[in-house]
Amino acid sequence: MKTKKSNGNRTSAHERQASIIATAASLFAAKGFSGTTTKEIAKTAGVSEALLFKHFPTKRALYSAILAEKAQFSELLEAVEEAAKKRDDERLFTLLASYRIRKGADPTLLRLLLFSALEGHEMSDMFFRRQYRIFYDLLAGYISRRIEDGAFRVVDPLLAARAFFGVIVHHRLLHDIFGLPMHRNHADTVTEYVSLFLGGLRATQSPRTSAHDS
Amino acid sequence: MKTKKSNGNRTSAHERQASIIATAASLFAAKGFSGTTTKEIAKTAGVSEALLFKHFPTKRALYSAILAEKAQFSELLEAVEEAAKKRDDERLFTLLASYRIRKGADPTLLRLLLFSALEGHEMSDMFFRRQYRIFYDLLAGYISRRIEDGAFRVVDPLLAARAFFGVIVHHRLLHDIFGLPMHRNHADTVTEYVSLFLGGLRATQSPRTSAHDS
DNA sequence: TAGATTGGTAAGTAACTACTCACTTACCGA
DNA sequence: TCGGTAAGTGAGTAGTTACTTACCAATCTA
Repeated sequence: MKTKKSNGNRTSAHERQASIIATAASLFAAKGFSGTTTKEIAKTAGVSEALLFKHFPTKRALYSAILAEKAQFSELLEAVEEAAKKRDDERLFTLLASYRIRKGADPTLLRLLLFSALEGHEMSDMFFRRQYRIFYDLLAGYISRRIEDGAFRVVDPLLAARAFFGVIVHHRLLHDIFGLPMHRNHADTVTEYVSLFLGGLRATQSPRTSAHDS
Repeated sequence: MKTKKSNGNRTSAHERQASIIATAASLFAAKGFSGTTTKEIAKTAGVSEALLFKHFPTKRALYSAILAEKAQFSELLEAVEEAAKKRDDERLFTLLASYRIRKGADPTLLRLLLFSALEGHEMSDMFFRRQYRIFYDLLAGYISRRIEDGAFRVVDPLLAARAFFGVIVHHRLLHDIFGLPMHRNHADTVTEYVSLFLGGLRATQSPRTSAHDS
């Protein structure tokens, strides 16, 4: 006799795995690791729980797979390094800011990052390193060079870099996590943040080397 | 005849309630709402689960009680308003920054705030409003006035205020949530952040000597 | 076409979850 | 001293959780 439901369409293991990861990622992002049940993931992905456990031995392994996938960072890095080579301050800061503050930016990434850090997942550190830390270590290096150039005031480069990322991350926090409405559009917001920040960094108009303090 | 374990010490309802709240708060801050079990709370507080449910009808009610308690804000507000009246920029910004970035600052507050926002608790919004929003609405108002004074450049006051809080909140995020070590001590960090930020805000570089630091 | 392999599931299970109930014990005022 | 009340608990319960088992059905391959 014939089966009652199947029409013969079977998905490849690879496709199914990807679909499970995508589904689970959005659920974990919305409700955290312990707030999400495997039953819920399976149902949303349209498969049985048993199949889910055939692809990932434990719920935690599935979570790790998601974090590992999301930790893959993008083409942003080379664009930033390009701008850094040219000493194009505006472009570099705008690039960094508008990568996070833009129209189609994925809100699940920040939620996943925060949940994983708060819940103390072991992959959290790697995720954070790949997604954020790399960029402000890079920015700190750039600021340091620009201070040597005499273009920026003498500040602590690492603190300055963190300060700039703070502005951006906090903006995402307010809008993606706390649900505040946008005050200005994305481009204006970025421009304002960058100009505020560069204003605080730039040396006084007369580009002289500050000799009063080393 | 005597009981085998009790020595007669019974705690008043009020004291017990406070002790349960304190215990539960640190657990919720560490592991989130759904990551914490009532059994665990009871055990850590040294009482039975049954007693816990006599004080709080549901786990969620206990959580709400904690958020409501933590939403009580401090004496900071009047000190800030005092500095605002005097147009003392340095003091106002330093006050705001060093309230969060200081030696004994409570790390559980931010964790609770983030967890409650991420997990979508209904009290989260009130908590956020009382703990944070109030201050940057206040700061935005101050910046707005200082622009009218001609002391600050013409910037979007709300964005500028959020930017400043971004720097501070991000600092706490890095240290309390992501576990990064302190790069400089608290006071130096605050000074650097404030000077960076005021540098970006101030209208004209008046020939002020930087000889007034303590 | 036999048989192995792979995609897929219904129906479990043991442990855990928030929450309850029936009950005991300490304390205090009259 | 005595009874009412408040503090406190052991032992549940119904539902849920992460994970398993035993099995079925497509598809591929020799």
